[in-house]
Amino acid sequence: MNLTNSLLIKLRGNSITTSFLLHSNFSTNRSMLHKITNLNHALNLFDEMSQRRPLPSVVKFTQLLHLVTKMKHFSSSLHLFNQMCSLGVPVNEYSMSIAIKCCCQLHRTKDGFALLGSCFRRAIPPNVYIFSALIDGLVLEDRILDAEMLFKKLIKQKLCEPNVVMYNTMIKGLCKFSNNVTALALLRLMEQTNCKPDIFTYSTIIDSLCKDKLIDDAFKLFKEIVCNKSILPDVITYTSLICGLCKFGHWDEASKMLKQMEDENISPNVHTFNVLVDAFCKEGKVEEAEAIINIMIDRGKVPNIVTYNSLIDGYCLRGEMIKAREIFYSITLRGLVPGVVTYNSLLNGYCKNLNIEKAVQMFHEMTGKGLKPNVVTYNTMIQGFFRVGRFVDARKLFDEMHAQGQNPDQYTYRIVLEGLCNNHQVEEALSLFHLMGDSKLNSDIVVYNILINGVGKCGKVDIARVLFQGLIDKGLQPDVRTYNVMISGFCREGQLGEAKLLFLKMEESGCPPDDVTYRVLLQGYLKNRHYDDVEMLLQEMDDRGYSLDASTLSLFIDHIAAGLLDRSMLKLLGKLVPKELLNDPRLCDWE
DNA sequence: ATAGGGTTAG
Repeated sequence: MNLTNSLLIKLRGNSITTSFLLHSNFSTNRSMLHKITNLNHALNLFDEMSQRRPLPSVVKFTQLLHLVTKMKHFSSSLHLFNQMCSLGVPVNEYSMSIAIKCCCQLHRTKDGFALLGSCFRRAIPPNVYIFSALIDGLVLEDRILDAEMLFKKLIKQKLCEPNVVMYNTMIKGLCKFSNNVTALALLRLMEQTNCKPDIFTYSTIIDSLCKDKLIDDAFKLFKEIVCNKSILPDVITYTSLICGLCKFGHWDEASKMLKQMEDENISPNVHTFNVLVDAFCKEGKVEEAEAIINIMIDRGKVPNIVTYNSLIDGYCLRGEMIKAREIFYSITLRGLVPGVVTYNSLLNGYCKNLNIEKAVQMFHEMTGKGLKPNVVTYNTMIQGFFRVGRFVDARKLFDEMHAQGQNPDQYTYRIVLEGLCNNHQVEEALSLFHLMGDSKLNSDIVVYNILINGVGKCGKVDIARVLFQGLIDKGLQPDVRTYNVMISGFCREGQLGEAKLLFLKMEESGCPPDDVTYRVLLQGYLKNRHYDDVEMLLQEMDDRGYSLDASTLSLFIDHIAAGLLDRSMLKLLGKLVPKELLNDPRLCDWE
């Protein structure tokens, strides 16, 4: 054994593989590559291969490069590519497409394009593999317009013949930005060419439609493939549809789909079951989730870490932290490893249940285990600190987040603004907002809703008005919440006329009022002893099938008891009381 | 005889 090899053993600590490599006559055939199961194996093999004389063929090196890429070790793969280059292994379109893919997946599409430049210098004609990787990279960096431009340019200038994968990559990008219309148009375009859409094309769009709650459109597309019969739906297609149904709480239809797929001889996989488990847990229906887990085990599928992460979420949502913790500790016993997502779920649970001390303890436990907190972790903790009024600690963590190289995202910004508003620091929130200027973060309707709500709550309805006009000027669309917080602000200041005007504007702006709008407006009217429209509003609520919440109802009872409102209103009110409130003892004696 | 695509976390 030479010095280099013994050093390798020490460095990479995998003597079994290395000795195996040394005693196998250095062959790098397919069966050899099969035995590579982790990065160390692959790196050891690469080192060994590069010492052989003559050097193994480009093909062997590329196979290994591919393997490392498939393990998602993109930066290692890029490093090996560079080493291959310095060894003098000739670069071809195969290794080049892998290298470009790696750059793109590392969010370094710029470097991918630099490699594209070197393709031209090396007389390697870039092909559809390379261009697809670049389009994918642009999409990954949210540069959808650049991706579209490149895609169109390639077709127009006939720089490469697009194939189904390239179309699918572009369609995936469009779907990422909810541009289902263009995605569908591309699918129709494909039908006109000899590059027919496949199950990937359909699944991508079906999934996107489900995510955008366009479940009927998703099923229309699904029926198309079922009738067509030339493309068969697979487990992923079904899983996406089941996921869409679950998000709507259409449990019966979801279980019908599960049955239907099994009738078609498509077995649901762990992912399919996880979608169901997750949907139940998000509704706090942990019993149902546990039942699904049992079915999954009966079918011979082993629940994985994702399954348990959902279950933890479910128990946290119900505030059953002891149970959540129990699941958390059972993970290790099952031979699974809790990841950042697992910790994030539990941290979220502790924060939402206002046990910030426990959250802090778990946060330290996670970093102690070498897990790197991500942006979700920081957002969760920052929100947790704000919730209990510890805004100084929130600020500290926000700074630490920067220091740890985790870039705040749109959620961080929302959390900080909301946290400041709720901690009586509206001025601070406003100056942060102004500091951000016209950035992308400030083109978020949720941010406006938070601020309008914040300023409204401290009576600064004039500032709310300016903010509202500002978002309109920016071309942003106010949503129901925007209107609700504005109306609430007006009501609080007794500006009922303004409130009513905005309320009437909702319908004509294509944003019909929801139950909250009615509750806010009714409370405003009652508190200001302005009863003219009350009966009409209650009637409208009934027509729309809305119900009253406990606090509005209680306000009504007070007003009736004080003789301010006529008892004839009771009948209408009775219709608007949801079943859960009917058991309220205070309501028993007013019939 | 070496490259590419679709389903789950705040």
